[in-house]
Amino acid sequence: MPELPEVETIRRGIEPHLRGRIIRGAIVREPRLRRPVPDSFAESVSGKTVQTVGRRGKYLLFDCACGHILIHLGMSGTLRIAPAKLPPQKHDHLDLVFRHGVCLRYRDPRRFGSVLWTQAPIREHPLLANLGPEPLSNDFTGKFLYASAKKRQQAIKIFIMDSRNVTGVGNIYANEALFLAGIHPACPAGQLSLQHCRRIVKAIRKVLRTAIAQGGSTLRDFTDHEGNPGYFTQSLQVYGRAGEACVQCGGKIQRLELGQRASYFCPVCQQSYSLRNDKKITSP
DNA sequence: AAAAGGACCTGGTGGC
DNA sequence: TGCCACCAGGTCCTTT
Repeated sequence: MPELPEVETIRRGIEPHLRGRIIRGAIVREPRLRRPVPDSFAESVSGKTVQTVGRRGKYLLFDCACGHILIHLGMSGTLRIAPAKLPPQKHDHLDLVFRHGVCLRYRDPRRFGSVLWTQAPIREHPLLANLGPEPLSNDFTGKFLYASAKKRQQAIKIFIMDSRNVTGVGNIYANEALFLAGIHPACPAGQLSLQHCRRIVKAIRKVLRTAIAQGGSTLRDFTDHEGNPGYFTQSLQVYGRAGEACVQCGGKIQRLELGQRASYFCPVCQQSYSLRNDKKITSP
């Protein structure tokens, strides 16, 4: 499940292969992704030079000077650098074919991703315009989180997973960050103190940085551009560990459903909010 | 305005 | 063994 660290891992992997390279064309085998790949896609990108491969949240942005290719990997998407002649496999929905004989191959069994071309100023693109700050940028501070969470009743975990508040934090890292911060995932966002918010921001940044350093997390199908899994999976402290022992206190990790997503937490280490006491907030 | 819920999709898994 | 229901996940859209 590509979240920010997985997307960044892929970005770092593919950029050296593609920077300055000219796109010969594109082969669209299956246009029915989350949003359809437009008929004009191949024509739009052919002849363009990839200047840089950037990232905004979980979107990859191929800057081609006169426009951008925008790729989202959804939940099961991967990108590989492959010889253009290598026969495609099932779910290899799209190839960007380069003049130097390699292709960038997009595979996405669940077809939740997107591949688009846009000539609009990239920040104004409808999919990017409303994204919150990058969690690893200086814009994402405890103060910022505190201000935006004010008066919000929404559970903090749902709040930080909403890309309008901060971009790139998915289910795995939201769980891990809140554990690290010692904050209960169901705590209403508006009830957190500035200090709580500072802890959460710090934790999000630490979790993401560590995960990037380990090449992301592989639960089922994530691999980098060469097909290698990520190793952060081994560092997961709560995600997917319901019933197992907390690494800090030995207590039992619990599972809770929030916003139709599985949440995992240690009821001892994450006491900022107690479902029984309703609104108990302990100071940090 | 904010929150909740549905839709999209397929592979893997667990139950019978 | 086969069949089936169900779950996982990120985003966007609609409804409340």
